[in-house]
Amino acid sequence: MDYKSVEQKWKDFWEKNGINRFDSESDAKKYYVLEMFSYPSGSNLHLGHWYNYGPADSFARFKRMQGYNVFQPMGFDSFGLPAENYAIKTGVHPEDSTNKNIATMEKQLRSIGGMFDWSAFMYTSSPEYYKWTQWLFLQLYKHGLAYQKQSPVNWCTSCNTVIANEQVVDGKCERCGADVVRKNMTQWFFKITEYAEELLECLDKLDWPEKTLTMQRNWIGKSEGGEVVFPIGEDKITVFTTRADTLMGVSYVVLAPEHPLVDKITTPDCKKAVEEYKLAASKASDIDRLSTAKEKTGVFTGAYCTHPISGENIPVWIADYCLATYGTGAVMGVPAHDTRDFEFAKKFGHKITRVIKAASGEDELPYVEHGILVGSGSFDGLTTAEGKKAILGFLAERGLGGIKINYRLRDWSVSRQRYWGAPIPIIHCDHCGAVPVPEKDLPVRLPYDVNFTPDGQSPLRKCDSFIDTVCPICGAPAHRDPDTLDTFVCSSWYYLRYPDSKNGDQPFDPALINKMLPVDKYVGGAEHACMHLLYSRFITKALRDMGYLKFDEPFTSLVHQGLILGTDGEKMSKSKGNTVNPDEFIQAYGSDVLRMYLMFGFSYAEGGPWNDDGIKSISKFLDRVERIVDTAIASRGKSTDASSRRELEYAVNYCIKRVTEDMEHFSFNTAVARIMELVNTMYKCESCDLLFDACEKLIRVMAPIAPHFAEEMHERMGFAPSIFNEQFPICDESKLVKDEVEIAIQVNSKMRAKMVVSTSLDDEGIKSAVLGDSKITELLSGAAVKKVIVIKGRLVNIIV
RNA sequence: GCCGCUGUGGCGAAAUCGGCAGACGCAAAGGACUUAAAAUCCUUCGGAGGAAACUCCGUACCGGUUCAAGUCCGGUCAGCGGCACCA
Repeated sequence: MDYKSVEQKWKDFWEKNGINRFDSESDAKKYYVLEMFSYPSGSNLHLGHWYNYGPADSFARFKRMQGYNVFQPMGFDSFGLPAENYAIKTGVHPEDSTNKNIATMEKQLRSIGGMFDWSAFMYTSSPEYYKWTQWLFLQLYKHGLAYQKQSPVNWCTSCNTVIANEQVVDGKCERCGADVVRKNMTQWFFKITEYAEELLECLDKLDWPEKTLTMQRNWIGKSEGGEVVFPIGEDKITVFTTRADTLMGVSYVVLAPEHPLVDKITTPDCKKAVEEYKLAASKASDIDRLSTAKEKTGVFTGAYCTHPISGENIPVWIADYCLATYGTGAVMGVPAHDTRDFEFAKKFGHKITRVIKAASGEDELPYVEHGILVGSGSFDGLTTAEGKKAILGFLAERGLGGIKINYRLRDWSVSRQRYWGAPIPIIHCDHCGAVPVPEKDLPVRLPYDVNFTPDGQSPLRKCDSFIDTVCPICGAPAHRDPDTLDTFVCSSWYYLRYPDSKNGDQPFDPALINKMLPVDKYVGGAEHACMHLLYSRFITKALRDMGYLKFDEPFTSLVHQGLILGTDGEKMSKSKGNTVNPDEFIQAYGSDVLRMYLMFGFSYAEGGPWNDDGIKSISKFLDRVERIVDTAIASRGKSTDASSRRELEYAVNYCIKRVTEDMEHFSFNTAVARIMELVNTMYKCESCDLLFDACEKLIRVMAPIAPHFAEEMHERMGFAPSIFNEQFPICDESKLVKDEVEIAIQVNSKMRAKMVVSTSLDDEGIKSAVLGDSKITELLSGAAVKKVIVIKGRLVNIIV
């Protein structure tokens, strides 16, 4: 078969006849299948794109054939650093290179033969899109969920921009691998922490991979503990602790060097040392500062606070092992029951007081497990759990603390000092402060002529025609915010735009979106677990609370595809030279073959090393199907043999049943295996008079997996296109009932024989049939039967 | 250090609720067809022993539960991923 012309023929047919489009008139149940959109990079589609989009498209087609009104859109996440870095290197403007890449990639995506509804196409760097990204920013601002603050931020020394906590990996930039340092800057933040509890709770009702749920849970990092107040003169130091039961073992209190109380309480004689320590701490990069291997450091402030229960004087230190950004920025030091405090106390000579004993009596300090309170006055004898409750209760009554929940999650920093992104729609006025751009003035257009060579400043700051403006409130000269939004802001709401992507008046029509969303099946890489997938959930909840949306979660069901590795088992990369170009395989075999091989050769969620050999076998398999179809057509209507009807009917219906289940679970490799089994049976039953009928069902079962091929075969068999207007075959369970079944015979749990028994027999019947069989009695050679276990349709175990 | 996932033939992988381990395919070997090759078709294909019927062993390792364990439980090792001075 000439794959190239056949595939083109059907691509054109689908496009012309609207087979790929969502039918807004239909009253069939909607099904929104979404694959994570991609960044339009310069090179061709790589195998990773194919592996994501090909099998997921087969799933979408399967759903369509099951009668759903499927919506499967495609677009691009086209703002971002690569285009800008490329521009810096080559001088090609990001807008030009991006538009060119989008055109190329769109063409290539069409070559997959996906059922993408191109009428919904959009990309995030177009003003028609980022207008609404800016609108989203303004809504968050209006509702107090976007705010500006000066704070230590992660600064990538190579990208010359701030990046989010989620984008710092091992103290390095997730994108370029350069060192990340802390810088104090005024930045915009989204208040994702306001939703910490709901983001955590709702995870339970999502059909997501367990791994991803766990990662989000850990990332949110809920920690249930308490706050304890240590008065210090007029002021008070509040610490967060999960071990309030160890309160009587406190021998010092530590503040983070950045803690606001530090300057106030430091005594004159300690001033010099404290200032020096603060300076050193601010210079250290996160990687140095957060290294667990590093020896503890710290200095005394000269001040003492008061223990809330004993009234004892407790020395106050500063140390960088106490983080300003978590809890209250202050911790109580309990050396006997915390390994860090123990280390610190040893070094600086703090006393180490045991207040917990292991229930078993056997322990040694530092003892960090739960146990029984000792040396804690009236609290002695309580367990850790009881002690926490009693001590926090005691403190709460006196206004010195109480139960407190903390989250590890921080607010999302969204300002980027880069050019290629959506401008932040804020105007800074000397009189009125930060003023949101009126919605009628959106979009704030990204100017074309800008010098974006990175020098640590936002490129837009140097563009006067952009920066200089007037205050929308008082009319005085003012300047625009020079930063752009993190591209994760663009991608945090794109799934809401697709169903209404051409709407010029609103980001989306809420009535429509509430019908089309949530996404029923979301498919994409696992690397977005704590970024895109978390941000999108937050934005959905925020828009819901503003009244735009009526659902709580954007993605009901999520699947991660695995990673296709190079033939050497390593991650594909140009530098390693192990990349595999899908184009040569499409040239040689066609896109159906590549797609089907990707579905058959790997466990979808696992992925694995690429292997050239397997792909040929799929090509041979399609040839094999074509031959049996031709045989079926040729023999149709002629009197053929009726003998193997039962076998063929069974094989067809078994295949339908299993493929239906497998497709539903993204178990594509077994689905293809079941289809191969059916074809093997068809070759055995070549002369059966049901062959044509069986072939017709086979082709429909195959259609989602090899769409062009199936469409061609369907037409060749004399049916009117498109096969995607046909129903996916439904299993006739009655054809799966067999008269006889082969079961295994075990003696003392060891496999000894096989035997064919009638399926009409009950357990007793099977038992007597087996024990009555001469071969079995011979096997038992007169041994006394103690017990017989019968598993219907599977095996009989005889215990002697 | 903590959390999670994974570990099955020469290879990619299957195995519903604990019930015949290795489906389906690749590679390999032998055979048929062919002048020959390709394509196609048939056979073998976890290991050891045996002429064969068949027997024993086998799902990273050690132990347990069970009539029965790749599957459940406890421990160990290895690989991958995530978090990590989070109080």
